[in-house]
Amino acid sequence: MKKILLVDDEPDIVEFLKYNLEQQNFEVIVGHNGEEALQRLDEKPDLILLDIMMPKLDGFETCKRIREIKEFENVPIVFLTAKAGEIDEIKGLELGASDYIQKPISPNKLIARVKSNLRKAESSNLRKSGPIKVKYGPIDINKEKYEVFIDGEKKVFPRKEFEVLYFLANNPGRVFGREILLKEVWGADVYVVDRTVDVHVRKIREKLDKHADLIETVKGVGYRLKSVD
Amino acid sequence: MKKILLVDDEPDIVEFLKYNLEQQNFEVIVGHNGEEALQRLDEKPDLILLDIMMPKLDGFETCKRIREIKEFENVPIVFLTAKAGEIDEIKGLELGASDYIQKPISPNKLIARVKSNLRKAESSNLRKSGPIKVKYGPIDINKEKYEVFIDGEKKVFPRKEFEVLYFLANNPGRVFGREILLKEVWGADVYVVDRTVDVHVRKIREKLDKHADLIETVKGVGYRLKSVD
DNA sequence: AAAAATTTTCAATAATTCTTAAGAGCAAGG
DNA sequence: CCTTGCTCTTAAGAATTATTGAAAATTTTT
Repeated sequence: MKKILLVDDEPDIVEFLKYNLEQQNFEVIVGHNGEEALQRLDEKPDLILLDIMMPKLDGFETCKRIREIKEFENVPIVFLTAKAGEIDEIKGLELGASDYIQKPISPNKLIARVKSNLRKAESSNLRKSGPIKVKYGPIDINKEKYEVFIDGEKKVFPRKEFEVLYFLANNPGRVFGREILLKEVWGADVYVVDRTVDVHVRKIREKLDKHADLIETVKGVGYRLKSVD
Repeated sequence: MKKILLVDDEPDIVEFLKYNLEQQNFEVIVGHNGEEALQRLDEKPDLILLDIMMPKLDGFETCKRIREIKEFENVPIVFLTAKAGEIDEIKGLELGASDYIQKPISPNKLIARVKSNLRKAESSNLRKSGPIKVKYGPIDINKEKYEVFIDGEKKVFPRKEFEVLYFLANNPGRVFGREILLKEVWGADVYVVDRTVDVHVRKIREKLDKHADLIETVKGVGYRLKSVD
């Protein structure tokens, strides 16, 4: 369930938006001005809806401050604008806004925008960089095409298996504990049992076929891609 | 890993920027003036950070010369400016600058700008209005006439279906997430549910008939046009 | 203004992938 | 030769993701 930080000083609007978001199963936390918004940040919202005209700290300034925090660099910030002129201002000032919705806000539009921005953020988080092509011994990986060749033969690797192999191939010879692999491949906020890694490694080994021993087990420590031949 | 050409004559600044970029896993090559910058081009940087005030060849002139080289006409060039006045000059001179960062430079801003410009460049490389005729296996596409032939037989493709297929055919083998397809085909400011893509893919598959499997599903990732064997 | 075509959404179902848990296997140490 | 501590293997069922059919909404054409 995604968490949304809603920041606006008008109680009616807050109520209205909150209700509609909750209908869609979003968790909503509220701030009534910029300062409160910054405080609510430690609840780690996945998206921020930010009004512009607010007492204490206006939307522009709040947005800028949020963007300065490393953790929130990529959290989508969607502005709620009352006047058309504000839109130009958003575009002009490069303060890292992701989108803006013009008031009056219809529930449909709100939900569509929120979901779209969440998806966008998610897909850009996935695309965490790395080389497009990796070659390691008999293994050829093409991340762009999501393809793996073993001895020139194409094999199907489902997502997790692909990513584990891709990660290992990018750091050959180095040992990674299960915890580390989970964090790197699954993400820091995913909680699965560490033995899950074993299962994926097994499946990868199956596909590596006669090269199964390329993935070495280091007892008590983790896995690694065998050092070069 | 992306390569960045950093051009500035002040050693302290170079050191500072280089360190911060390398922290983010960028490969950094350095030039201390315009002439050196031009020499370093054969290492094919993905982005260029260019100071304006430099001995031998200033930033403006360097930028102009870089843009004259066909290979580098789309590589992002980001100016590092000391004085506000220079910003107007950048805008005025139309020398193909992509962006500018005003000194003093904070690491966060630096990284944010660099990444954003790299992303922009990447997506515009995709978009580059493709060829008029595309042939892929049994599929023949003529963009000018908006016609599609499957096994030489003409089929009617409504606009969205046409554009999805056209986009995929221009990047065969490569996997595209729904979000990317939406952005590339629908446009960044269109808000439709991501499952809409599925429906269009289905219709395209229907028309591909016995070649339906040319569009492959990569679960959890997206769609791709099957690689040719 | 009606009809047709296209695009989008929704919900049910299908397919695949991921995770868990439990027992087997295996090497090292006592 | 048994115990201990880890890894490997399996297979079931959870969870996620894709496909499908149908209908609503939108746009275009007649």
